[in-house]
Amino acid sequence: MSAVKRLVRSFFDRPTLEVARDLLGARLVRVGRFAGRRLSGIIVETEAYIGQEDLGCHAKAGLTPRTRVMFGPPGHAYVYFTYGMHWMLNFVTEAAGKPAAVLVRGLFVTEGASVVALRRNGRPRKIWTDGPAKLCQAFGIDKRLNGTDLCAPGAEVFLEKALSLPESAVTTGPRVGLNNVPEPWKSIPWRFRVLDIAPFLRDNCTGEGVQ
DNA sequence: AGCACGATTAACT
DNA sequence: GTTAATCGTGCTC
Repeated sequence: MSAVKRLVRSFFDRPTLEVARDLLGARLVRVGRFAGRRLSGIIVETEAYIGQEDLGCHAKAGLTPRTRVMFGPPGHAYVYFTYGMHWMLNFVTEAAGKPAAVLVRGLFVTEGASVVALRRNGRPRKIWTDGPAKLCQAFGIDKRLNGTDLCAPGAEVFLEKALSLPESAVTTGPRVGLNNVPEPWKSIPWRFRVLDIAPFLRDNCTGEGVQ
C-alpha cells in the first residue's frame, strides 16, 4: 500500500477549469455513515461553473442563502437541491469572494459496492453513479454535507489522489441541462469526461463485487 | 414560476 | 441494444 494523499486546499484554490480537469481520476471518499463502511469512487465526469457572469451558474443570482457556500473559501462542498428530489455535489474553487464550483457528474465506484447496490435499489452497476443526482443518492450526500470542509480532518466527504489521466483519455463539451441559458454560456465547453476509465483501473478497486 | 435531473415508458434499430 | 418524451417533486427567489 502506497501512502494515500488527500487533495489539499491549494488544489481547489486555482482556476476552476484546471480544477475540473484535474478532478478526473481523483477519488471521492464518503465516510461517517453506513456502519463505518467507506464508500469511494473515481471521478469520471465534471462541469465547471464560474462566477456571477456565467449565466449557467447559480451565483448569477448573487449572494443568497443558497449560493453562500460558493462565495466562500475553496475546498468546501456545495450541495444543493433541484427538481423536487435531487441533490447535487459541487466543490468550491478559487479564492473566497469569487463564486465558482465544479459539479461532480459521474463516478466509477471503487469501494462499498454492496452498500451502493442497496442504496441504488439493486439496479445494474452501469447506472449506479452515472449522473450527478445518482451519485448523491448512492453515497448518501444531501444538505447535511453542504459547506463541509473537504480539507479538514474528519470530513465525511473528501478527495484523494488516485489516477493521473493523459489528455487523450479526456474529452470536453457543452454542459448539460442549460436549456434556457443564453450563449455563450449554453455551449461553452466546460464539461470534462473520461472516455473510458477501464484501462486505467488496476489495483484501484477494492471491495466485493468489483471486477 | 422555474429549475445544472432521473425513472419510466414507448418507439425504434 | 438505443433515443425521445413525459413528468414528479419541493426548494429557491
